Amino acid sequence: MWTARNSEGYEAPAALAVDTVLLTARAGDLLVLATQIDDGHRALPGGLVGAGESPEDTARRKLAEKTGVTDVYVEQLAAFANPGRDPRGWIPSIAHLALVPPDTKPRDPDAAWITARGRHRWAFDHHDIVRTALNRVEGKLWWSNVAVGILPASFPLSKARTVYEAIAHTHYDPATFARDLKATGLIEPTGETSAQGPGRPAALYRFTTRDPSWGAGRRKRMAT
Amino acid sequence: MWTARNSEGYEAPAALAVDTVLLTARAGDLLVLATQIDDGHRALPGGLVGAGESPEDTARRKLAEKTGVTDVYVEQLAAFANPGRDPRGWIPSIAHLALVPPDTKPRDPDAAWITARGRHRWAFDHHDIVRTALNRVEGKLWWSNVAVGILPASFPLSKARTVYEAIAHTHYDPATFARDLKATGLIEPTGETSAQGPGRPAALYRFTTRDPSWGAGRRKRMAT
DNA sequence: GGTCCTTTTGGTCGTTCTGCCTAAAAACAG
DNA sequence: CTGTTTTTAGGCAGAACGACCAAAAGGACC
Repeated sequence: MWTARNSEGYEAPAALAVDTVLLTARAGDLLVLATQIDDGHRALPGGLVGAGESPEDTARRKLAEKTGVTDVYVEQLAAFANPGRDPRGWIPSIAHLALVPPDTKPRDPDAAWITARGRHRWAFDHHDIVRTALNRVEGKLWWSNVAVGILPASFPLSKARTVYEAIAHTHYDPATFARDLKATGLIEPTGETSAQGPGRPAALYRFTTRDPSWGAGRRKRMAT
Repeated sequence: MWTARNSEGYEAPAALAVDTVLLTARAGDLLVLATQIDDGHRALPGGLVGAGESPEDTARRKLAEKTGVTDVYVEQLAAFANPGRDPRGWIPSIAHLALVPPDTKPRDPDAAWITARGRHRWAFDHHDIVRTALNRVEGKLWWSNVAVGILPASFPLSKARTVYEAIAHTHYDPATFARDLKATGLIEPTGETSAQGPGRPAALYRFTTRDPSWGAGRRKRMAT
C-alpha cells in the first residue's frame, strides 16, 4: 500500500497517474487499446506523472512507449480520484482521450485493440473511464475536428463516413453525409481524386485545420 | 515549497487541491464567487482533498464553509495539473463547476460575487479555470438541466429566460424561448400561476427532474 | 467495344426547426 | 374605464434535415 506525506506532515496522494483511452476506428468498429492483466482483466495504458511533467505529456510519453506513435491527438477527459479506486493506495488518475489512425500497431505484446463498446472485464474504474471517453468523442464529433486523429491527411468522403459512423454508432446516407460534412466548413477539397476499387473515383478532402479546436464546426442535430 | 515522497521513495504530489467555480445569475449577469488575496488578486474558493475523501465531497465541504449552502449542483470540470501552476509546490487541482440560486450570500467576509465575464486579475491559473467553466455551462445549457442549480423549484418562464440569457450571453425572444424550452421536455407546468407586478400572470413550471443528467434535453442549435 | 455492377455526387422534395413577428389574454395604475 | 405591461398562442418565411433519385465515372467480364 503506497502512501505519502508532504513536508507539512499531512497525508498526500501516493502518486499522480494518467490513464489513456486510445481509440481508433476500423471496419466500422470503434476500437480501444487495452492491456491484459494477470487476473484476466483489461486495463487502459497509463503510468505515473513525473515531477515537473504535465499529465498530457505523461500520456503522450506512455503512448509512445506502447505504440511508438508520436504526434497523437490527445485531450484531457476527466480526473478519477475517488478514494479506493486504486487498491495500491491514494492514486488519483487524470484520464485522457487519444485518437490514432487504424493502422497503428501496439508495440507492447500485452496490448491489443478490442471493441470499445463490447462488454469487457475492466480493472479498477476503467470501465467508467471508457464510457466517459465514448460520450465525449460522440458529443464532439460534429462540433469539432476530432476525427482528424483517426483520418489521414487526405481522405475520400467515404472513408470519413466510415469513421463518423463508427464513432456516432449510426448509419449515414452517403449523399447526405457528404453534403453535411462539407457544410460544416471543417474540410476542404484537395483537388486530387483517388480510384481504388470499382466505382467512380472519389474526390479527396483534408481538414481545414488539424489543430484540435472546440466549436469550429456547426449544426447537425443530435441523433435521435 | 511543499514536497512529498511516497513509500517507494519517488516524488509525489504535495497535495491534491480542489478549486470551484461557483456561478449564479442575477439581473442578467453571470456572477462568480471569488475571494480576495493579499496582493489584490482574485482566487476561486477551494481547499485540499483529505485522504479518503472524493474531490467532489471536498468541493461541497468547502462551499458549505464559504456560503453555508448545501445541496448544491456540483460537477467536475477538469484537472489542472501543469507543473508550476501553484508556487507552493506540486499541487494538482481538480476544478469543479457549481451553481447556486442568486440569493446565496457569501459567509466568508473576503468572498464576494463578481462578474464572471469581467476582466479580473486572477491568481494562479484561475483565469483558465473560469473560462473553462463558462464554456462548459454554455455548452450544456440546452442539453441538460444545469439551470436547475440556479432556478428555484418553481419558476415562471420569464425567470428561466433571464437565467438562460445570462448563461448563453445572448437575448432570446420571449415567445420563442417559451416554445423552445417547453419543447425540450426538461420542464413541465405546475398548474400554479404567479402574478407579481403588472402584466398577465405567468404560469409556473418545474424541471421534470432536478437530478443533473447529461443528454436529457434536445435540439436547439448553437447560437450564431 | 459493350454491358453490368459499383461507388460517388449533385439535386429534389417533404418535414421539421428556427427566428421574427402579430395579436390576443390577463393582470395593474390612474 | 382606459392605457400600460407582461405573458402566451399562433403564423410565416427561411434554413436545416433526412430520405430518395438519377447522373457521373470508374472497373469487371463477355
